Amino acid sequence: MAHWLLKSEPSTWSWDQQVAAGAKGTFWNGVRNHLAKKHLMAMQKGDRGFFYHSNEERAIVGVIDIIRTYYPDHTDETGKFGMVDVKAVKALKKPVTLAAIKAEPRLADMVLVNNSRLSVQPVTDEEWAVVMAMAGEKA
DNA sequence: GCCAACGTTGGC
DNA sequence: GCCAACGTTGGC
Repeated sequence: MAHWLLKSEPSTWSWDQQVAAGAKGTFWNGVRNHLAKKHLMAMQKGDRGFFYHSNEERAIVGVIDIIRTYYPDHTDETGKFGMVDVKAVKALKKPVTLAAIKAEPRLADMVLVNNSRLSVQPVTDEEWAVVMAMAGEKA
């Protein structure tokens, strides 16, 4: 099972809204970057991902499940991009802030640290375990 | 609000 | 096909 990190601005789409969408989940649209698209296409049903709040909060706040694989994004006029469906699994006991991630040597290679602008990122198994431990969660 | 990093666009 | 200009993102 692969792990991912999905970024969203709370003012656009927040964790609370994701939770409110419930078990049925929602589509994750709006990706307009080819590298991010590549990651979306690699996602499998059942993969897990971190939900990251950018800008004001700058922290990983929850865990989501991929519940539907890549399909066309109807909001993309060019027809080049697609999206997946995700559902909230649980909020982290302790959000893991960007500052904490940067302060953790084992997370020095995280994409979030090195290419912060990428909105859909892969997370290695080791990074997943470290972040979950920092959040007070079992991996 | 500023600015660095990065992606995209468009002129050549 | 190169590269400068421009727009956007997101951390600070």
